[in-house]
Amino acid sequence: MSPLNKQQLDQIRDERKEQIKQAALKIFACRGITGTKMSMIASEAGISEGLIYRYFKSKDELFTDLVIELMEEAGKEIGNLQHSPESPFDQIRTLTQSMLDENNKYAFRLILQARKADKVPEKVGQFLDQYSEKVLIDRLVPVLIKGQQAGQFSEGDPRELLSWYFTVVNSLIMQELGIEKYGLPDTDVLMRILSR
Amino acid sequence: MSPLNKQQLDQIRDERKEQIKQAALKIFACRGITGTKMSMIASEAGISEGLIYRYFKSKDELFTDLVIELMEEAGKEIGNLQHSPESPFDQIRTLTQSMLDENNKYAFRLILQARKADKVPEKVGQFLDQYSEKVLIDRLVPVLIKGQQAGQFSEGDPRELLSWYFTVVNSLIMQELGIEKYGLPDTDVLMRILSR
Amino acid sequence: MSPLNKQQLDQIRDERKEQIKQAALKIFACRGITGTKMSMIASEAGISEGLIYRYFKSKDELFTDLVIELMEEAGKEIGNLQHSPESPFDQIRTLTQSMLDENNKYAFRLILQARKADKVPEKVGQFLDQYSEKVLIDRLVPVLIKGQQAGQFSEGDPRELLSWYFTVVNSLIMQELGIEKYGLPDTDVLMRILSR
Amino acid sequence: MSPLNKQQLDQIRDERKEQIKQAALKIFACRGITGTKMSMIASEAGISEGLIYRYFKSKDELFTDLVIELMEEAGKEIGNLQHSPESPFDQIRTLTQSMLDENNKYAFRLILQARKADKVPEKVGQFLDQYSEKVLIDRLVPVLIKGQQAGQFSEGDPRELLSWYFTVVNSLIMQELGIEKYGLPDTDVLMRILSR
DNA sequence: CATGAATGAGAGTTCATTCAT
DNA sequence: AATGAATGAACTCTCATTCAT
Repeated sequence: MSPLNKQQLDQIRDERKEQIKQAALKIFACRGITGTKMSMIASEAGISEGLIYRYFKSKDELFTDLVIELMEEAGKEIGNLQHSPESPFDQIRTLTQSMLDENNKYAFRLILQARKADKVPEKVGQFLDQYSEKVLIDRLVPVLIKGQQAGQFSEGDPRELLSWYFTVVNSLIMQELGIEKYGLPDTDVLMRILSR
Repeated sequence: MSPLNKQQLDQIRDERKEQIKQAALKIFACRGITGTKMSMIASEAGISEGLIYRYFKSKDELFTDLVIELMEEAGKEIGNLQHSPESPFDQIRTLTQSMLDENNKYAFRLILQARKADKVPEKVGQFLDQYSEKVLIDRLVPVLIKGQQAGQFSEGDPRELLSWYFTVVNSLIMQELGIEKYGLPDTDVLMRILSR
Repeated sequence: MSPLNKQQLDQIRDERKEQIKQAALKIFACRGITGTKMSMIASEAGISEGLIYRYFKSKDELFTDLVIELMEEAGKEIGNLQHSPESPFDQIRTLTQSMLDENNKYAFRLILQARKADKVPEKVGQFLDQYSEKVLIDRLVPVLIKGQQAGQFSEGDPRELLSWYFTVVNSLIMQELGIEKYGLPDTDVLMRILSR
Repeated sequence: MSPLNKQQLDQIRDERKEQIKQAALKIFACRGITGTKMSMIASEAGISEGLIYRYFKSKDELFTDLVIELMEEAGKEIGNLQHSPESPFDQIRTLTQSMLDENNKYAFRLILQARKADKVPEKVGQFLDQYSEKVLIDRLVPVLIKGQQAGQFSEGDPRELLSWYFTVVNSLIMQELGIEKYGLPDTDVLMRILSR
């Protein structure tokens, strides 16, 4: 009888926006930005194509917003790691598992998709350039060194070792899911890369 | 001035076809099938766009033909491995290096690109499903077991270990080149995955 | 708390309708029918987009209704002129000034916008075809002739002279406002067109 | 049997480009940039929509290119006037007639359409800002003054008088063609605006 | 055989109009 | 009566594929 009030409308908008983001994340992560059609996102979200444009100015903006948001979340999560009471080995183990976990995988894949995109919007580009370097490696160098001193990791340039390790982890995240009969490697097996 | 004879024409056709394949391989491998435009291939091959269609019915067929041919070659090459006098460790080492080598990388990347493609023609699909399994793993299981007996590799299900290892190697092949500061991991470091 | 009675509801309806028309006039006059978005009108009127459709079936109908109403008003106003005690020269002068006056300009511009519109509804079309002719020229021919006899205007076919004059005035009305450094020409300067 | 040679292809391209420009000019001039659909231009030119994009990057670029080219031509033409041996009155008379001439009308209308466009591409904006003012008025001020001294024109600020006069001429150019029964005013009648 | 001009199906985007509340 | 979320037709633009030469 009466129009919805402001609060209710805000809630609807928030829900829709989240719904679109979830759908977009799922498709973008699997197929990259060019491989994703707006119609796929709309259909995944169960809405019409046109509606997406009431929430995001363009496909590019949707992609960009998503990537930035997820990178900020990922950054925070990794930041928390530093205050963890775990041993260096277990810290990296936990991080690795969280990166390869089904639940987070879409997010990390999206970030990595962004790195491959042809013309990444400027704003994303800046984040991306420093993603592995700043967000992952810089923060983990002290952890790795501590672990080396404790004899948990192999000797050698810590930056190089970490760069190689996360090159592997990142590339695994990008793998299509469920192709391999045995799935993704066990974390402990992966971490042998860091061992002596 | 005089018309070319049949043999000469065949030779031109073969050369052209090879030229197109080389160009296509380079671009497909880097950008995937959807990211590649026929104009890019034509330009890389130094020919006109229309000419490609005299040699290949469609973009899809060009892609498919390429993948199948490269998979067959790769299969042969891996087959040769079995008659190698090297130690099991060195056999896998050599294979790994050859897969990650700049020269072969395009080929392997293309094959892996095919696994991500949307509607892979049936014929390719069959090959692909069993690519790692049949071509790589089956042939290497005996090698690995021999290495395990010699104490060069860690214990555990050989098929699982190999599947995991090549999941890592394959995913590295797919990585965009030259993003990481330290490049791809050293082969010896990668092979720690197989070590105890 | 108690429901509004019929009379009050009617009043609200009338006010709303007027409010929408005013907003529409302002935007249509400036931007033409294709350049105007319903959202602009709604925003100018301070109401929601959907509400417009309770008062007007479509954008086209809103435009049409507006044009017809304004043409009828303009017709009356010009009709009044004939009973004016002013001299023929001053009558046309007054009319010209009123047509170019900021306050009336929107109305006249809208009418002229209608002439350029693509698919003007039949009803408007009929009015428009004869707008200058019937509403303006026919009524002013006697005035002009009187002025010619008094030596105020140049000789020549009165219909042709008036048609040319109002072609100029009309086209000036359509000019975007405030582009020219010196603004629109002074009425007296314009009226030289009618002079000898 | 053999492909067309370079010269022939260049000719085809030039012809097509000209053909598209002519069609675009005709439609843009009548309907403005937003009122013109690419399909209209394609259909007017007798080609497919897609083909336009091999010659112009976008609708905006097509419009811009057209406007700039025509403005440059118009500028030259007006520049030539200064070396004319005609009397000041006849110079302006000739210019007026050329502006209102059916053949040139499209061009002038397009330029004026550009002034009304919502978001004129930057490049066009710069030209346009100075078009009336610089190109026309500046060059004609000396002519008008000479005419005033010869008693051919009314007294008063020459810039103001010219600005008013060309405001009228420009606005007439924008008029839809062939609406008025008597057509556009005779040049000599128009020029009474400049007379005393 | 070879070219690149030309086409048309399909993708991204806008906006008048409808509908649930 | 009023809102603004939702839809879908239409428009701009891209690119695999065809065709005239």
